[in-house]
Amino acid sequence: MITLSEENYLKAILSINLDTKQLVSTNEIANLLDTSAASVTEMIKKLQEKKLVIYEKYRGVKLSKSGTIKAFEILRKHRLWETFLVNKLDFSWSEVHDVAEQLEHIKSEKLINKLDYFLNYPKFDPHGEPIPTKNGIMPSTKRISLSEMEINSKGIIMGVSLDDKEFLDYLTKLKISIGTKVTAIERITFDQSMKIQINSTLEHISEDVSKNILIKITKK
Amino acid sequence: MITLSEENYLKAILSINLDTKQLVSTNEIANLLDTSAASVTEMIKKLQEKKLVIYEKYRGVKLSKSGTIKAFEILRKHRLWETFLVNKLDFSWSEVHDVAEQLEHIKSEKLINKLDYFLNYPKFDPHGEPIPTKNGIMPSTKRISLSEMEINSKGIIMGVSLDDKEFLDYLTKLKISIGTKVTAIERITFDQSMKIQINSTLEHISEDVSKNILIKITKK
DNA sequence: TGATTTTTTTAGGTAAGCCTAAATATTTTT
DNA sequence: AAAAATATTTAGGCTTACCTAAAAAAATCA
Repeated sequence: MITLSEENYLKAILSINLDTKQLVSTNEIANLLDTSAASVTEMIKKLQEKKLVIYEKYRGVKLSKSGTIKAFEILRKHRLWETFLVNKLDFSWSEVHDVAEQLEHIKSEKLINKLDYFLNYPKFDPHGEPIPTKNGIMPSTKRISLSEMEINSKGIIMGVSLDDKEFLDYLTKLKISIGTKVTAIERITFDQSMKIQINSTLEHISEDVSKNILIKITKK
Repeated sequence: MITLSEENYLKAILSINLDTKQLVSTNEIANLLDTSAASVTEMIKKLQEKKLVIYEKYRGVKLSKSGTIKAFEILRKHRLWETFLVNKLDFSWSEVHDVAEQLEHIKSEKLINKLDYFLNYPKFDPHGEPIPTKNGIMPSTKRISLSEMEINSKGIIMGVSLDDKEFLDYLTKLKISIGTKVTAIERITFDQSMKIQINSTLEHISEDVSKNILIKITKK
């Protein structure tokens, strides 16, 4: 049996690894989980005994085969629950994270598969992140950020790359959500801010914002 | 903050109390939670310090005002989640208990209220048990068991009073579920078994079964 | 009522997951 | 390459929630 804490460590290692592809350091995990480095060392040893990670003292840690499977399972659950909260219960993007963080630890394979079916096998969560399949396969996407759009091209909002409440609330205010169509109207070279068209209204957004919105180009 | 274990104790005390209306004994709790009497004593002391229960050494324990509120909250969550699992995810009666047992500990008031709305404010769970409202009020019902029906009277299945997998599976086989209409055809005085009509088919059920099916009379 | 049985509490221990402080290894700087 | 800085591990403690065995209280029986 795998404990709640162990699951959180596996998830942390996966999420750092997805970015860096390197061995994950003790401190990185400690920072992410807001715990002490000593606790991390201790837990990693336990995970090593359970063959969930491969660990070299002072060098770092990575997920084993079985650890990777487990971690993707948790990520799958997290993203499916987020989808449920937003699509079915009408939560906003910025509210779902803490709740999904709890729901992802519910143990029932049947539950998560039935939830998947109920949600109609979604491929992406409300933040636009891909949802791993039952077999642990992560759908890949070639998404670009809105800041990279060419002027006059059209796209569809696929997600965000920043998980910040203020940011997400701002997007809600701009009526930007998954599936929204967007057209790049003008780029101000001075500060790289952009004029974009959302539905029929014109908005002006800073580069800080456009950089963190992910889109799929639909027309060049 | 209240821990998962503490919640389970409160729930146990409530469920024993609902039946007996008396002080709850250490052993009763220990049996229900499948733990030692010593552990129960220890935990009860902790709950007493938190003012969640009223406890007299060697005499027994009961819920305080705030403990009762808390316990009803957990019961509400449990029954709403069960309803979700059966009505939305298509779980069968006999499968939901363990999963709901986990889900009931998810901490988010917003979540449970939105779930309540999503389920259209159900008054009863799939077992026919009343779901406490947001304000901790428990809707009461005057339900009788099928075994008490008069011959030729009609009723509607409202729930069951036994949470046993074999029993529930048997009911599924008989096509007996919440809302099913039933007519009492004949009672065999020798063993108190009954002939009943479900939809248009005739079934013969033992007293063990009829005793544990709850109905509401619709026609005398 | 007094003895026996049952229930409850107390005492002392364990494992998980956290902590701080100290020791050791590694990396960076000069 | 040695010194300084940083990262990691070890050592020793703490809390929660469990356990068993023993002691104490309450209930039951004769």
